[in-house]
Amino acid sequence: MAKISINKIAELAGVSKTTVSFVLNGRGDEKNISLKTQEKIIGIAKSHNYQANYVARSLSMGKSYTIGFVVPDISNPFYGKIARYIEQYAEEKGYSVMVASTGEDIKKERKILNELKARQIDGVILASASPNASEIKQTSSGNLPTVYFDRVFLEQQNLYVDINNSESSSQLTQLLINKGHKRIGLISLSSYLPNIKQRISGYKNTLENEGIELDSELIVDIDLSHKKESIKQALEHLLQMENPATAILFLNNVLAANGIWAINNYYPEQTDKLLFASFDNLDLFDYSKPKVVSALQPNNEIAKHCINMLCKQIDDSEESEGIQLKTTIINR
Amino acid sequence: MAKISINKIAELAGVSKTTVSFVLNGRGDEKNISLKTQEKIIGIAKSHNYQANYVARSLSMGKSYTIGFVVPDISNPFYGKIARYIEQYAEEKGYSVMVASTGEDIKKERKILNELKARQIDGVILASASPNASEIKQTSSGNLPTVYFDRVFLEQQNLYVDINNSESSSQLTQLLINKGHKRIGLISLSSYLPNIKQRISGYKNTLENEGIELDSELIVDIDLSHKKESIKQALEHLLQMENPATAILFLNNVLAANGIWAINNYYPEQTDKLLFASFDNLDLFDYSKPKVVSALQPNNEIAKHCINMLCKQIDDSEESEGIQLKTTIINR
DNA sequence: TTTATTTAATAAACCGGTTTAGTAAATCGG
DNA sequence: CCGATTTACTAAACCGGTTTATTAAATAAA
Repeated sequence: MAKISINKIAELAGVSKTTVSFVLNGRGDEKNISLKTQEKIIGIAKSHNYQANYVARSLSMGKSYTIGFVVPDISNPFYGKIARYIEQYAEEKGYSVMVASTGEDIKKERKILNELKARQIDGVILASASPNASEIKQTSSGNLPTVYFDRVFLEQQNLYVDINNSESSSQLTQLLINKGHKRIGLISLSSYLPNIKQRISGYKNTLENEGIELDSELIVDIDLSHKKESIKQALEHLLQMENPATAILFLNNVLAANGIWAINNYYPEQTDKLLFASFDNLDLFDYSKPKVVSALQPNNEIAKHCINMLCKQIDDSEESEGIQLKTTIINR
Repeated sequence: MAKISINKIAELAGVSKTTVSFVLNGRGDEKNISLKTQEKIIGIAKSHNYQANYVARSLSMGKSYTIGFVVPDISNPFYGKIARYIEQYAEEKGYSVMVASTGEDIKKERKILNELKARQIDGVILASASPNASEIKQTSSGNLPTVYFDRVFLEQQNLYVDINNSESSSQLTQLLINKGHKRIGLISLSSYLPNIKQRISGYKNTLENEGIELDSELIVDIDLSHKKESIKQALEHLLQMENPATAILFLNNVLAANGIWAINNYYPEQTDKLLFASFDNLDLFDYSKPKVVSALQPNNEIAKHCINMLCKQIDDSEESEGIQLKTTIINR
């Protein structure tokens, strides 16, 4: 059964394509198309298994009902989980989702966004790899409706769905302190990212409030590829200094997962003594050794807000405001 | 800077849109467009930041350069990792990827595929939720180029990228036997899935070859949602029978991850005695208790073959054959 | 010098929809 | 019974590209 178009149906029914278009879009009554004609058209469409060509529709209407979901790495379960919700909420609003991973490469990110714009996406939900607000402004040049998440630059007036990074970090740090820890290591990455900056400041502020001296030796930066080897070295550093860390805060799930791996493989004797804390949550934190106190991000809510904000922006180009959601601290 | 079209450029340059189209597609020389004209057109395009409208191009050429990647759940790291590679290889060939999750629901799968067809995707890479070959045939009705993976029905003549499920399962089982285990539990799910069927038969065949009596009490089916509670019950069953299991084979990563969770939370005293084995690999298998012997699927290769086969099918509609790749057994 | 060929372009159809403006015929109100 | 309104439907423009067939002018060959 070859594909059938609106033109063919018009021909078969002996009416104009206008009429067919009206009827198949459910505007038959409104447009005063007789019942007989409507039935004839619908009958032909059904029997030929008509399916609208959305590409043609997009071109004609100037709207593709497609959005982009652009993140550093879709195989990271944090982004994967959000992707699943994004998909769901997008579908509810009639949008399909194009997914792309930037690999933390700004040039690639720009290329991807240009490609998606050429494909006439209506908007994009973006966890940008950009190191700062001005860079991001260039990247997202043009006026593509955009909602930022995970990597949010407040300096910009753009729409965003953020979380309380600083506060969550404080809460995690406080929890470690309450459990008697005073030497708290921090394993961080590429500290120019705004969420990471905030997480670091939450850690620092809490130590200060508690009158614990800040020791910059306790803070280790891992490069973006966060290879297992560099995590191992970081742990080595934290555990073998003169006054070693007794607890470690990891600033995201990948760091923590690698940390757990490294400690089990290189310092298994330490697993009972140490306490870990991490941003994002992973199932394995429930039973890993050491146990991990974590700050669970509200993935479902993040996705929901991203989609709602984006759709609002697409429809009304109404400038609403960004939002900040709260993590849930899981104490194990 | 408002969007500029090929028509506007033609107007500004004082030439026809045909000429502009030729030049901007790099066919200026071939089409004998004078250097002067070419330069003028390219200059205008650049200064106005021209970007082709792929929707229009799609409509005109009857090709969207978009493919679908449809799986049960994109947040499952197994699919997530493959998605990342799919993305990469697709991009190399000029395709963008639309991702959708079926949630193991055939009706939803059909809806998604219809939606994607309406969007004129050129082909789809599909891990189908269908329970059998005839069902899948209906689902994929129409003649959308399709490559199946993970959920492959050999009865069909379709293109597929499969793995050696039965053999891998045998290898895992053999490994457990070689380590002295004779009571090997099997935690499986919805056994109508072809890959699961094959994995079960690999287990059974190996037991038989080794002269170990098959005990159907050792085989437990978990329902598709594989809730943690049902895993707990399965473990309870396997560990508290008169002649309990000393090793357990999990037929996919989600089952294994939940199994590790359950054993650590409900039977922590057993973690040192038991040995686990699982399909797919997860980083946590390296250090979890119990350790997990696993069959790592070649994600990169799977993705590469999926894309290559799909492109071949799209371009030539040449009927090539399916392929079966091998897992890597990781012995811990 | 005439004809054949190459150069440099273009008009127009086409892809498959949406939408505006309009028309002829039927019905209604007075 | 005539003008106004409603009913039922359509022509044609438009979205932004690609592609085929054609043309006029310039150059080459005979």
